[in-house]
Amino acid sequence: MNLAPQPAFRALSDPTRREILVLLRDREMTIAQVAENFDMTRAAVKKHLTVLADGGLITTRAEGRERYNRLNPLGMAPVLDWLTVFDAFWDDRLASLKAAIEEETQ
Amino acid sequence: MNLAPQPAFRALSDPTRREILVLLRDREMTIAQVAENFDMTRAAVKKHLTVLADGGLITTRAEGRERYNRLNPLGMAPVLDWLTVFDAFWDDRLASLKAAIEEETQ
DNA sequence: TTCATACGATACCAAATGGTATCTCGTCAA
DNA sequence: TTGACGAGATACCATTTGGTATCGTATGAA
Repeated sequence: MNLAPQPAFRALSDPTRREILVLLRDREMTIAQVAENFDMTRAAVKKHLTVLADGGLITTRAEGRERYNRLNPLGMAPVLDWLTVFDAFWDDRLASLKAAIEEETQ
Repeated sequence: MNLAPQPAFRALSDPTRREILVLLRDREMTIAQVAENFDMTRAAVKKHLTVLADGGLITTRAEGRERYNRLNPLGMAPVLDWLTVFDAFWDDRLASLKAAIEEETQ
């Protein structure tokens, strides 16, 4: 029984949203704090945060008039799960794939 | 020096394109063969294949008047590479993430 | 040669997307 | 109580996206 991966893939498809995820990796942030890091309005950032929440990649916690956005590590599960569909395929070519990833990450 | 992950993430964001990748997992296929599996025109399928090629997820081989599309396992590397940005974060919560993924995949 | 066919290219359309502007609603502090 | 301020909601706009229709091109077979 798989969770539908579409909302998560959709959320990850925008570079601004991926940047937001990296920001939230270190600490939870309010909308205004996230918006400080981008050259766009708070409303636009809020839309991105909504898409990320729909994708299950972040959760929100209200505190007074502020809303803290926090990374949800479990949100990546459907994405990683979908990628395992190619495990068998990769097995055949695992050496070259590993090499490529190591080249990328070094 | 990372490859830009945007074209690959973009390519993965559409469910039709993800389905195409699953189809190509087993064997290379011409445009017409791919199109047989969907309720849309060959032209629409061709557009999806172009996006997948731009994302580096497939490669194309011409043979006569046919064009064979083949999965490129190395194309996933930028995606997997980007996901490793969260490795440290996941380490802290690895138990719950593992549990969630296993729940997903069982 | 002639013609069917597998593609590529282009023009076009409707809907989704990313953005701004603007208004309202709660909450906190003076 | 009265603002100031962080956030939500909505209307609106330009661009991108996913799709069709249609045309042209090149290959393979009769």
